[in-house]
Amino acid sequence: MVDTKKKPANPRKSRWKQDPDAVKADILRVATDEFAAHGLSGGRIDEIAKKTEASKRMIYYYFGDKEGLYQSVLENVYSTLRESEDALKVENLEPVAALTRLVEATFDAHVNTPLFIRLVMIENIHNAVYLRRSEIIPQLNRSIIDKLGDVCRRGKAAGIFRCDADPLELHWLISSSSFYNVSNRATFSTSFGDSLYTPEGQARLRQRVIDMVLGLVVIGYEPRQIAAE
Amino acid sequence: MVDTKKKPANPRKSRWKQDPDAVKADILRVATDEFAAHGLSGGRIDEIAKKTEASKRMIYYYFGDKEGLYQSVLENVYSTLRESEDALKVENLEPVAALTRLVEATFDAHVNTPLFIRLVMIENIHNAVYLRRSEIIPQLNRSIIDKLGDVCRRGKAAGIFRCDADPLELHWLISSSSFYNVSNRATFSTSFGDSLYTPEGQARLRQRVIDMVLGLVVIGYEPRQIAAE
DNA sequence: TCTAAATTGTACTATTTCGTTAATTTGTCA
DNA sequence: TGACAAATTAACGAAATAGTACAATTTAGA
Repeated sequence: MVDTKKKPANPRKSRWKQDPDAVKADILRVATDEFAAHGLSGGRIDEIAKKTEASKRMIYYYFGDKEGLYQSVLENVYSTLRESEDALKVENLEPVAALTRLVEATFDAHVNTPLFIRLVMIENIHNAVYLRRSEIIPQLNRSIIDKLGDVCRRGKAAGIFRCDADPLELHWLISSSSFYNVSNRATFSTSFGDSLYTPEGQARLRQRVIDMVLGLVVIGYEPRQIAAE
Repeated sequence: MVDTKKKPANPRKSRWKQDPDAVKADILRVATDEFAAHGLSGGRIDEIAKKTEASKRMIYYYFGDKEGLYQSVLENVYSTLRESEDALKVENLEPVAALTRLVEATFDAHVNTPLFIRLVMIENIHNAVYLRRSEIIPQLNRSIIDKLGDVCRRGKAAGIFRCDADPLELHWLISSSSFYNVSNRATFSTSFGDSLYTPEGQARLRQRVIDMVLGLVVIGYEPRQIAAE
């Protein structure tokens, strides 16, 4: 029993300040980890309460119930990703370079946001009911389609892109490889070894995805040769 | 109290035969649905017990515990998929046709086995620990790689495939699109509408995947033109 | 037919886990 | 300053859920 007042071990708990936004943000941060790790049904409110500065009651105070918290987590990570997509500028690159850049950026972004990937996987297990319920999400994600649409337009105008190139299809194709690369790493490695998940393997796959997309869109494109290992 | 002996409502329950395999199979069937729908932590043993012919006691009698049951479900669906892969024969097709057929078959197989897809998603959420723990799985899944390897060898020998075509990479590329198509349908549709999930949209995507793979492998391949909608 | 082994049903327990009740502390404004 | 609303805590309640004890029933084989 020392220093009960002068030097509290935890400032928030012994002599807390009112700071709702910080409390909410802290809960969200911990909850994101928990739900990403164990899913909605596997995630434990008590575990989140233990790891956050705030108490369990505060979770219910601010987020209503477990589902409300999960939905907030989902909206939060989607919003964050949108911002990073918005930050990507390719207007000044010529069409082939711009498309290449978009593929690279998408591939890398997925690798760098494993928590987001896991939450999307989990949300798909739930048939996207929480995503649909959200009001802020629908108009999200437009930005990447707009960028692809602009690049396609310019490429067609320059006579170097096929005229049937479709932005939405392209986004789907690019996303599918980029997403799967992260989402199914565990089972793929277990079944087939991790040769594609070494740094060299990842670099090769990344180049393959670029080649596939360009091969589909750019007239007369020939994939770059990759040295057989 | 009628007909206590002559006409039992349920033959198994009132006058059962010793038929462990049938009981196990029935439990597995119900458990597959339950775990695929709600995941490992979300799946309910009581729910499975309610839907199966057998009693809850039998689940523990045969499978030990919840995790043992989940693992059996996983091994069962993986084995089933392997069998369907083995059944696919492309040795008699020329290389381009054979590769096309493999892509088509993979794409369609994924569409037709949504329960398997969901269980793989769930297993990835669990970092594949149950798949790794399994003894029957590792040597599974070789068959598809062998088939792709054979096609690649023949294509290269005929001088029509690029020499850097790699079976494992190809399988990854083909699987990624095919898997994502099913696994992320819910969130993708929510974000971008379901134009890619109409019958026509699916046919277009399927053709795109074929074109991408052939474009990567076949020397001088030009994608087929798809009429803009 | 008799007996041991296999199989099943009932009822129960211990624990986990979501969510709440009621009281305490803090900030603010009259 | 003091009253009042907002923020926060600790302890508790109720339902759900995995797993079990044990007796009862059925089968298969000597």
